[in-house]
Amino acid sequence: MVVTKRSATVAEQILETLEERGFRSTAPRRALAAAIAEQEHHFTAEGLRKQLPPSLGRATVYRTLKILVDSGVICRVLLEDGDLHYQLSIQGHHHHLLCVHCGSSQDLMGCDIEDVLATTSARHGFELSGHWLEVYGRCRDCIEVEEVAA
Amino acid sequence: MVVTKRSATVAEQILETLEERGFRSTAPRRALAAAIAEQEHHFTAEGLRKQLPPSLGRATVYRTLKILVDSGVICRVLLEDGDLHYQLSIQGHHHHLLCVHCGSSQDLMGCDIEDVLATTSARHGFELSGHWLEVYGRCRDCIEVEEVAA
DNA sequence: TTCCGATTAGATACAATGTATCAATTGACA
DNA sequence: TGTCAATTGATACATTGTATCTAATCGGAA
Repeated sequence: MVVTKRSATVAEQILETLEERGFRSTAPRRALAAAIAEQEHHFTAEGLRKQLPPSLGRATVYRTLKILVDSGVICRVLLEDGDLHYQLSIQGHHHHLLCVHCGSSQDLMGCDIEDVLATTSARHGFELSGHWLEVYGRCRDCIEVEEVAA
Repeated sequence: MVVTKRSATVAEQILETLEERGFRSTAPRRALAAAIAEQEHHFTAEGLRKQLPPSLGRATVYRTLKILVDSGVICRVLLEDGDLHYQLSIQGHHHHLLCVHCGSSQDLMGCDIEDVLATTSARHGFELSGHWLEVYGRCRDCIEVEEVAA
């Protein structure tokens, strides 16, 4: 996982993005950025909060997450059961391959479906403006573990 | 809209599906089925409730919606802002073209992206088991209205 | 370095959406 | 028509998030 090796850098990147957007670098935000940079999988606001000192207010967590989503630093991922989680997404538009077994997710940067969607939409007289795609399955690691166990 | 012409039939279909699954046909469920059959767009639990007599308990609405989702009679649609709504879906797996202007939605029955996803997933060593896709844009009617106004 | 004003934080109340519990009611079948 | 499990409605609670307000804090100017 590339992210874990560069935790400090990722946290810095998050704060830089905030500052570019005119948000101050504060102690709570630095703590949040560091915590987010350490997440291996998608996470929830409450899950994140449990990993932070209780002195960090609940409202601050939600407020900051909202800012980060709006800034494109993190994105929301839709789990198969309809739950919405958060996930680091320094990059722009992308999709996720979500492992329903271990919860890991891989980013799909090349959005191969755009052409298909454009064609399909046009056929319905529909003017495409966006889409939300989540892909569920089992990641390579989980498949291997199961094969070894079998 | 095909549905509105066959409201009675759709409501009956909903109840039949429930009975097939071992659920009783009760007065509250008949009322809910009728109301759902009448919805033109995706709807929320509370929105639906407002269209029903207040004597019909809140818990019953949520409980019944859950059963209907599990039974495949209705499905959840993810709005662009992350809100989850409900929508009739007598059919099986499909996607939605959601008009962000008027809120209407068209079902995309042919799931053209499955091949693309299969290929992409395989490239990531990922064993595909499902996906969730929502497409946002403007429907033919809304495009036409705007053109006339311009 | 200190001061100032806008931003931000934390506390708290509230809102939206859904689930759990439980006594009372109802539906389907014998 | 009676029986009993399924269902209902009321209610409390859970989760996730937003609004409001006062106090603290950040960062640029003096």
